[in-house]
Amino acid sequence: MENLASIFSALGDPTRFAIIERLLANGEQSAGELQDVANISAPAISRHLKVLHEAGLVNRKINRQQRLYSLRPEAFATVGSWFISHQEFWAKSLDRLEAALKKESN
Amino acid sequence: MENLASIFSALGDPTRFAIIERLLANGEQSAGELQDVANISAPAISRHLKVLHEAGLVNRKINRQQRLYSLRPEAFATVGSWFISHQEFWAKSLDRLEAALKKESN
DNA sequence: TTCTTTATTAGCACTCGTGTTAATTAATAT
DNA sequence: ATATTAATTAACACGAGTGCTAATAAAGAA
Repeated sequence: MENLASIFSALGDPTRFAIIERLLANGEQSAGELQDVANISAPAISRHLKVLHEAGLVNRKINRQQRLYSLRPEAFATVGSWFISHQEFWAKSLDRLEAALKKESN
Repeated sequence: MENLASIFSALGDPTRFAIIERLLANGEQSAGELQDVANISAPAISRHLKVLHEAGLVNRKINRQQRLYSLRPEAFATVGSWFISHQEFWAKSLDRLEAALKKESN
């Protein structure tokens, strides 16, 4: 479980996390479509996508002049299984968290 | 779900991730005990602990001259529930991951 | 008070990450 | 060939992050 830190590092930037959430919500998107997750230039987005790709979090596909990016479930499974493997440690507090969220939504 | 990125950012540094794993494995530890997770000075560890504390990942307790650090389950629950809320997306690949890990351990 | 132990803060150096614009590559169309 | 569209790479500026040593603070013991 060595590359977990690099996955976390990739997810730790707000712009990149916004890209991930966009891909989770809308599925495959081109670099151009992803640009508006932040008020940022195309080259900046391109490099964020490179970081995500190198961390194994996204796939890249070519379609005409576009580069289409999509999430790579395997990377999420790696992190997800790490959390689940320590679930007994935090599960109890999850109950309290859910109760708090429920209360908040009233 | 705003502070997820800052939690990921805190976990994204190798030294800090090592601290987290140490606390997961051994429970509460003093700043001094945690120093040997890396070949690093005491002030450096102290600042990493500050980052983890500000991200809400660890608790701080005073015992004699020592500062004792322990994990804060609520923070893990926050991230854990995020992953679980997207589990249907990556769960299938988790099966493949487990199969691969099982094969690897033979 | 003074000394010891433990940890943190201050100050500085240096690297890394992120942003920009300009230039380049890639794919396609005219 | 030339132009258009989409994306990336190059080159640079700059702030943030991390490491060190020295100084300071906090807690307790002599």
